[in-house]
Amino acid sequence: MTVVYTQTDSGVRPVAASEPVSASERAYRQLRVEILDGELPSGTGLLEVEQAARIGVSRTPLRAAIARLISDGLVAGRSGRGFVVTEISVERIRELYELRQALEEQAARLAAQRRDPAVFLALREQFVSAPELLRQGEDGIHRYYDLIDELELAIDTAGANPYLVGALDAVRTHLSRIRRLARGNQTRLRAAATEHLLIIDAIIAGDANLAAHATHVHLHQSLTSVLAAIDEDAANRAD
Amino acid sequence: MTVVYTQTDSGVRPVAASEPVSASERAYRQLRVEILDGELPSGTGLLEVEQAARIGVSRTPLRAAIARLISDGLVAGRSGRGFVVTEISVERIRELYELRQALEEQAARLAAQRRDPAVFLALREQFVSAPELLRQGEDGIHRYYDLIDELELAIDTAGANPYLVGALDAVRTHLSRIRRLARGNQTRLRAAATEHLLIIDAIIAGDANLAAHATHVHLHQSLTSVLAAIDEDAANRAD
DNA sequence: CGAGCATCCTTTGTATACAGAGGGCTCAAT
DNA sequence: ATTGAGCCCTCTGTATACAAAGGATGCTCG
Repeated sequence: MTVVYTQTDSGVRPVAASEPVSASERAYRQLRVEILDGELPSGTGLLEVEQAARIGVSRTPLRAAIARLISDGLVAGRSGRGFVVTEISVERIRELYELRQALEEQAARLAAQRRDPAVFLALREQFVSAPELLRQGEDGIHRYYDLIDELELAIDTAGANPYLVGALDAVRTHLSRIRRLARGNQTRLRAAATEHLLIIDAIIAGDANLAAHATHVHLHQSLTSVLAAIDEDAANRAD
Repeated sequence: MTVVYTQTDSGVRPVAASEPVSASERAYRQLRVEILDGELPSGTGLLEVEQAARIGVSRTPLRAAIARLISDGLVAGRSGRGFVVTEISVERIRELYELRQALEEQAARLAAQRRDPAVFLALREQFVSAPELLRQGEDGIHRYYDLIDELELAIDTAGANPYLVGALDAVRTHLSRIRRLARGNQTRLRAAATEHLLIIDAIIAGDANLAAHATHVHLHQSLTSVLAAIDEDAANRAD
């Protein structure tokens, strides 16, 4: 089944933004989100014709989308048997964090050297009141994650290094695949807020080494928490 | 970032050709080499039809090649006016080295922790005799660069982190575009050999911190040398 | 003479038809 | 019953035809 040619695809998605994005872009975004959200779990086989029909584009833009996903490391090619969503094992998570350590520490260093204090002072206030946010249920947790995104954006912007930001984006893409597991652990989130405050203070103070070390500690704790969540998850599945 | 697995690559493939590679792969490799070697300088405009005709493939595989080059950061898309080979300014080089610092230091750390001493002891011997190599003219210099590649490969292998290796590969891709400038500076190469020896010794000793610091120093010197070479080059052009 | 607009042309974006490679399945022989 | 070979069928790789978008140019009107 094909949708023939889509004229001004008006209103299929809820928020959608109504921008006239290209078919390949649409396919890329949809597949990416589906992989990241776990709707297409690790190991899922992708067939060009099948996916093209499902998304409603022809094979050409779909191929472009797959190519980008391969560059992202989210999909791998098989010989003559289509493509697969890449696996993400515990070992891979450890490796990912080794890379993340290097990148985030450098980003924190650069941010401490080049930051606009006003930006981080404003962020500081928000993180101080983060524990209150966490008492507001699911919605508060969502807003807390948004806050973390803002911090990361502020650090990236202050660092002003496109190459570093690009590498970090790649890492964060993979992280978001596993973040669902540890999501919503109140105790951990409260501790994380404290650690983030430490990082912010170091950046405000312009203390690059402290910012790097605080980041190191934070990521160590984060990894520990993630691994524990996975163990717990595995134990629950075994029951 | 790419890679992940695919370790069938046995050997460095000296000539490699005559494999039945796909048209898109051919187009990608050719364009990549041409950009890296400077045959297609920064700012060169690329037109699909034109390049497809030149390389001898149709537009479809060429588009795939361009897409990969965009992922690599070697090419950028223009709105309705084709594609361009990306510019590589002094500022970009500084930024690239900031990322490289983070990655190579981490790689050195991991290598020191996980290395097989025998591999690095063998490399050590070769680097001890590197100064002799440099007296043998252009051919010796070429073998010296191969030696550096071997060291990088050994460090990557010891680190055993595909994500980190992938990020480093991306950085090295961009570096090779500017390496031509500083190539063949005997004084610098001799100093670099000493710095490499220090890194190797730290890895053999299993001293992660020393390996990281030695790498930091080495890259600092390397950047200084590269920037000086560029200044000199610019001065020569101005004459 | 200048500015705004319409048109054309160039170049990318998309669809589809065709070719080739690779694996799985079946059938037969031992 | 098991194993081997050969065929078939599926799926990707490639080529080409068509559509649409964006910019440059020239024309006209003020």
